Amino acid sequence: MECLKTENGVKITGVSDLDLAQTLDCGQSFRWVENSGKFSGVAFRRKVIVYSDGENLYIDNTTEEDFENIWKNYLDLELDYGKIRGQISEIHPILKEACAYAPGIRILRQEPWEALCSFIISQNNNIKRIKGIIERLCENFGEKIDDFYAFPTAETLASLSPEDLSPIRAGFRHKYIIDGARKVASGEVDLEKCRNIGYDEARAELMKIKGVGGKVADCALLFGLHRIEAFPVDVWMRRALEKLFPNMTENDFGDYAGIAQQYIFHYSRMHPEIFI
DNA sequence: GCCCAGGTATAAA
DNA sequence: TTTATACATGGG
Repeated sequence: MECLKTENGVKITGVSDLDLAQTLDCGQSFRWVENSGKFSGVAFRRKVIVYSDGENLYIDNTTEEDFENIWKNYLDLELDYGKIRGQISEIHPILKEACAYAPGIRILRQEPWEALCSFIISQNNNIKRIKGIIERLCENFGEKIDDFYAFPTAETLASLSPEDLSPIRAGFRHKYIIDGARKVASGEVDLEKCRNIGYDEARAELMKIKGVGGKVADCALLFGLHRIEAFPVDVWMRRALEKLFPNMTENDFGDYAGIAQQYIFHYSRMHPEIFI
């Protein structure tokens, strides 16, 4: 992998196992917008445009320094997904199919609070509306930077009340967002600590927040803290597992369970007929 | 109108 | 411990 400077940003050579649509538009992040093959999005208080020519990866509106410090990590470019896919494929023949179906999925390393807050909003909700709510959340309460808005900090939201969030139209989730913001801002819930401690302990830490159950905690840990042993299971996923892997438990998916889960999720979503 | 959406809190059995 | 229902909102 090599990073070269271009007119607008950087060009990255030697990137494999990355498909931008599969990664940026698969329900793990909600701030990317596709426009004729190019994805624009905001993360870490920066707005960039990401695209590929099939050979190289391009990131516009950025610098070599930011690539090294932020985007290389955000896109998880230093993890060998080809190797991991090989391992996951060995576990079960259907996992091999699932890996082959969307081999370009990567687990983004998003900011912990953004991931947690986003998945609080995601509960009993659909992706289109989740994106709208998050957009309004950023426009109303995020810091304005140039022509875009950063994701609002926990500290900012902690000073608000649930009623103050009415412009974002997230309904009953307002009180959950505020409770999460207050507990994160005060340190009562320590997100950074959740990177290192035992998985069950980290899960319990997040579940101190009202509106955070096992599923939201798993998603926050997987997408915000890169705990790739996380295995988020929703109703759809439960059905997929029962149908596709009747004799397996979540523990049988190995150290890269979270990555395996994403392959299964994408595969089962795109092929609903496999449940019939 | 009715149903559902990458769930969770709450009450009741 | 397990099961049922409400929850806000908006698209299909």
